Amino acid sequence: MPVTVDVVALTVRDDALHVLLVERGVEPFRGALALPGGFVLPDERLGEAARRELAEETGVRTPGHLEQLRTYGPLGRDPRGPVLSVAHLLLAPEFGVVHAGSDAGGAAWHPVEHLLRDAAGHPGPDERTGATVAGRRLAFDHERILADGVERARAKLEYSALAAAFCAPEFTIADLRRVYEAVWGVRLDPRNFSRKATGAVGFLEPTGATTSGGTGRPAALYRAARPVPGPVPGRPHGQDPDDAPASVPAVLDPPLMRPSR
Amino acid sequence: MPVTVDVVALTVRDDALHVLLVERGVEPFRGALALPGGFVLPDERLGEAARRELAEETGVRTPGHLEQLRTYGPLGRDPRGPVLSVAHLLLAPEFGVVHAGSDAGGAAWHPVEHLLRDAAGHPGPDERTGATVAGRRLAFDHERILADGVERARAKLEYSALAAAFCAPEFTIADLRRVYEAVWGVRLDPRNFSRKATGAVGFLEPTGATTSGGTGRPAALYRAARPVPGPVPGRPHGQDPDDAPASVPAVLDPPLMRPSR
DNA sequence: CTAATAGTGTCTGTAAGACATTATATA
DNA sequence: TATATAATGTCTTACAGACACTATTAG
Repeated sequence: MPVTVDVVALTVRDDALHVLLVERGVEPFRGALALPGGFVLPDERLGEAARRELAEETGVRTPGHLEQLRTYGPLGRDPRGPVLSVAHLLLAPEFGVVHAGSDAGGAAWHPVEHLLRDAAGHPGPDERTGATVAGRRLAFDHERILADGVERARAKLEYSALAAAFCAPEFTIADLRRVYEAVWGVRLDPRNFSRKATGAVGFLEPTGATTSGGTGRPAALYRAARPVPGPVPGRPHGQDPDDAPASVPAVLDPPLMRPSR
Repeated sequence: MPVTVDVVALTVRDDALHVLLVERGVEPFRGALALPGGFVLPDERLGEAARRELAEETGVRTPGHLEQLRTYGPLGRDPRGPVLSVAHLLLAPEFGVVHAGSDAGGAAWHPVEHLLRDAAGHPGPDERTGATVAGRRLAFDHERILADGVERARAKLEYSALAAAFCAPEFTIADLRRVYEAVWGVRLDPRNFSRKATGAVGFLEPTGATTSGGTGRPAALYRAARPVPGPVPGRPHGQDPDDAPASVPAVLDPPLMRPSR
């Protein structure tokens, strides 16, 4: 059975959630946008294959948090026949796309909002006009994989410290808040957010430094706290031994933050 | 690449969480306990393969909620070479094990507590003595898969209506509470539990009938509410198009219940 | 009656959300 | 000075958890 990996690489850019897509240079779906990915090599781990394919098609050895999303197929997703795809989710600070590989042209960040029609029936911004934007349909079942990846990212912000994976090594509370606002698509009260974020145990570590140069009062800089030594009893500890070592701590107890309704 | 499915089938029996295991009749790990599973056939869906293997090795066409857990491998898990395993999680009311297949003898329910050493360092009941119980080590990486399945089940009870998947079609609030107590390993206040469970929207549907014959006041009977028509805005809806249609509704908002610390 | 379990009511502490105020930078 | 952003404080309300009480069966 042919086995591939696909990568849903998400970042926050201009206060909006973006996904890294490549333009397919070969059939099937030539010219369509697709998630970066490809076949797993013999004697290669899944996470290794995901990072390798991403590097090959974007030219970047990426930082960020990588985790397995889920497995799709094998039926009804590739016209050439049954193919299994183990999808991965990468949450990373924005990185430049350096290189367009041999079989993938125009790797670039795309706003997620433009790519997903909301399952709840919310019209996408391009759907109000009734026109389908050319080239916006994703190849294979990648639209569903993207939707699942975004859903996972949204859910994980709620109970984990993963928001820091979207930020540079040092960041302000406002940076972090903008991540939540972009991923959840909501507005959060900066004062209440600050109180919750700084009060959560095992989440943030002050660096002592502050921002400078901008307008207004300088903000304190933080980094992600080291992963907790022992998992919290009775709660999943969220380790992922098969993937790369977690770059940020896993599960917070109690849940960090919830989107207000 | 060889692809298999493995099934973590969980149930609540005698107020304790149990997993369905088979004794391996062939090498490798002949004689050891293992999760039911086997190779995916050509042109077979993953969920179909999981239910088929379970039926072949236990003789039962099972009810219950089946979902994909995660994918393991391909390296370092089978001495014969790289094998990918797509693990599945089945949550079901207890069903009798009818049949022992050709390559699997002695399919039976086993208490989960005896099989997992807690990652947090809690000694297992057989570990206090320092003795490893013979035959209790699972084949391959199935101990880790089991741990992940139990972790998933515990987490899902918190924010979904999945506890009903462990119960018969009609059940009492006390039945449901015993599910939470068994899976989480905690004691819950029956009065507060009843108030929360009956008050949660989209969770329970009274049948109008009550229990009879037992001692004490008869209890009202409930069934799982139908899945909500539209997903809650801003929350994952937890549909699983690749698997069988969900037998119980997916995500509840707000989260149903949390284990007290 | 007693025993046993089911279900409802009440209180209290904690915390989320709304919003005011103070602090510290640049222009 | 004005303006902009950061950080802390106050208040109200909702709800989780602790626990008293009532309801309905069997024996």
